[in-house]
Amino acid sequence: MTKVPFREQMLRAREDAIVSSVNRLLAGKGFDLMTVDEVAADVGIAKASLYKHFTSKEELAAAAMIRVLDRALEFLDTLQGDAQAGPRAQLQAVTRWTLQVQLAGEMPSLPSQNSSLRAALMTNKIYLDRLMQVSDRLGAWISAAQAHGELNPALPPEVVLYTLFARACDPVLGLLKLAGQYSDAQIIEMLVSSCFDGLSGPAAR
Amino acid sequence: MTKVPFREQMLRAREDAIVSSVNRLLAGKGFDLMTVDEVAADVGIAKASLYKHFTSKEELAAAAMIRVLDRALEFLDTLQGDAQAGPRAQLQAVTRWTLQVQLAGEMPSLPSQNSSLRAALMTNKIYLDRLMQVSDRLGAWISAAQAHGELNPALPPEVVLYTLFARACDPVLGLLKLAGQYSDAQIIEMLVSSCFDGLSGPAAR
DNA sequence: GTCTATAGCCAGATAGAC
DNA sequence: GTCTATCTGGCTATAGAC
Repeated sequence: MTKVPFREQMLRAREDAIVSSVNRLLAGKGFDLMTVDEVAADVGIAKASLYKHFTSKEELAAAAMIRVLDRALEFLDTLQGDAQAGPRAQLQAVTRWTLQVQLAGEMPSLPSQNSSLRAALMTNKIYLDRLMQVSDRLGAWISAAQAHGELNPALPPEVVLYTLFARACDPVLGLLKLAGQYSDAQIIEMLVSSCFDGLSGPAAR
Repeated sequence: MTKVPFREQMLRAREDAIVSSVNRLLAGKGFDLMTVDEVAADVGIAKASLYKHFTSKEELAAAAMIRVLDRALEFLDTLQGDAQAGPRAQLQAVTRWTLQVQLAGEMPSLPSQNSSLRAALMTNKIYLDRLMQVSDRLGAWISAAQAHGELNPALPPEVVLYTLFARACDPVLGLLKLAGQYSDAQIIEMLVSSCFDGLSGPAAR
């Protein structure tokens, strides 16, 4: 049992508060539009203090991305438990989880296009490690699901993996939320359905 | 027959060149990362000259968005012709077209999140008019396809429409292109398949 | 480690000559 | 309408006192 000094606990707590703010702002406006001043104001500390914890805006964002991946890994662990549900059901559960995170305004948007963030992330070992872990575990389920005929074997596993990542930031969710006609649960089920069964739907055609 | 002065022809041609550059840059790096200086350099004129044609960066981007919508409308017209293909096939053809435009690096990314661009577009009558025209025509096909049982009737037409718009900017395409393992045609068919038939695939399950 | 104040830079927009 | 040169504001990052 390691004794953690009180000072360090406070440090961790503050850094956690910072990452939470970054995460929310990143989800709301994206990396480019988020300013370090906003983060500082949101946390309630001075901007210079932020730079004592994180050396750049990119590193700040990377910390948020890493935390999301860590939480995803935690969730994957809970799913590992009930293995009686097939791999397809597990993949759908992950998809539901990512959509819930997005609905909660806590899913930072992927650095889809050219961005200083993307370059920084590609040199961040911790981020790359977490990303690989998530990919590997999803990849195993994808292969299993295809072997069981639960997923289209004609699609390369890579394509399925990328698609699941992309759906975690699907702008359709934001549009439906904005329309205001559906409950959160309805939105999630419609998106999961359209992702796995397509726009054509599950019935024979 | 209206006589168009030579001067005006040159004006139009230059504005068209500007919009083309904006369109490409917008597709490549998005609104926030695109700079007016880049646009000017790409077109080969001074920045101040740009502002004689367009009064702001937002208006510049809006012109590019409008042109894409206009080209979409043209394409919809050509599809209207062969009506023997059902509405589902027509929707798939539109999807293929948007993916081809994206592959060509000419599909400006949607102003998904909060952005000064989004606010500007929402007050741009021409943009809104074109957007509504496209939506109406796709909406008619969607309803028809659902009535024929070619699309899942459980999904509100709105959801289908938003999904098709979102797929036009799907980051999965960029990732697959980056991987470099598949031909353009293969990428398009895989994406159309996963969009309409889902990750589960068209077979019974 | 926290703050205030500021350096340094870059991008959007404009002035004014031609 | 085109150009060069410049203004203006906002942003990242840092200096330096406490």
